[in-house]
Amino acid sequence: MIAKEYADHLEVKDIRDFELDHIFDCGQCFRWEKNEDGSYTGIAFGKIVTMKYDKETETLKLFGSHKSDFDSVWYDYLDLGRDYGDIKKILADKDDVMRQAVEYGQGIRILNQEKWETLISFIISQNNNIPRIKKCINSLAETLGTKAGEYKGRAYYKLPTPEVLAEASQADLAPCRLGYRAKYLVATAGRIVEEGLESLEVLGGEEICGREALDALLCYCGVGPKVANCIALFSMKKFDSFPIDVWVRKVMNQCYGIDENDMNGMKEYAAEKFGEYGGIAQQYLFYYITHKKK
DNA sequence: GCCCAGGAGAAGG
DNA sequence: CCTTCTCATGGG
Repeated sequence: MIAKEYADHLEVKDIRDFELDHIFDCGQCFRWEKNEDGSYTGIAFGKIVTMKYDKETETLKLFGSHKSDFDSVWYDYLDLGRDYGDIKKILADKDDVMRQAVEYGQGIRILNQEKWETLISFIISQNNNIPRIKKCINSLAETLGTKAGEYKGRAYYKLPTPEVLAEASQADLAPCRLGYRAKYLVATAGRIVEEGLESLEVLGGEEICGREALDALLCYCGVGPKVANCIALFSMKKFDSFPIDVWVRKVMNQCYGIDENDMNGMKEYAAEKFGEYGGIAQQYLFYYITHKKK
């Protein structure tokens, strides 16, 4: 897959099973905003970019980015090397619920996000709603992070490093309105400073199985089963992860008849039925239950 | 004004 | 092991 370089943008052709609305609005990321023309602007790995996808020509355009950024960051970030058509076929054949969910969120891709960002983002996400999670994260970046650059007159900020966050006082964090989660962040940042960011990086390796990654993640303050599964899925390529939040509980109850309080039952059902693609199935279900009109 | 949100930690059984 | 309570904030 090759990105062609034009005067003011890049173009990548032959991209299928792809829809920016599905990718950026399925609850896996919090730092992308939709523009009036349907494009999205955001920041990841310290790079600001605007993406626009045209379904007719199966072409993705990237503005404000260099070809080297596509090769080193965006190709992997968007998981462009994976054939979601194959995975969707496998999942859709499981039952009519999945068939509908896959059709509904046909353009979903599991992003390969930064581990540190995903760790703190999902600590913030607990018992919180998505619009407010976005506000908290942006506020954290603007308050304690560093400026990455500007795009169309707007400034974009990187999230604070573990070192900065570990040294932050509660007064420093007060403007971010994180609530009781603020102390979880500082505690986890402190541990990351002790261990080094490599302690997170190694968990993304292929030789580390999903269960191992979860066990390691559960040791961080503010990281429980649901948050650990999100981090493993959205930043470590552990596609057998199956995050269970209130929405997944709803859809598993309504569509598969599992008791709303039986988390173990849901986990086992997903492992048995969706196996290595449990996390991807979960994202189709999440998008379906949170977007379909009643 | 009220219910709830991509829950986790702590305490108690 | 499992259940219940508490936590801070504001979106809808």
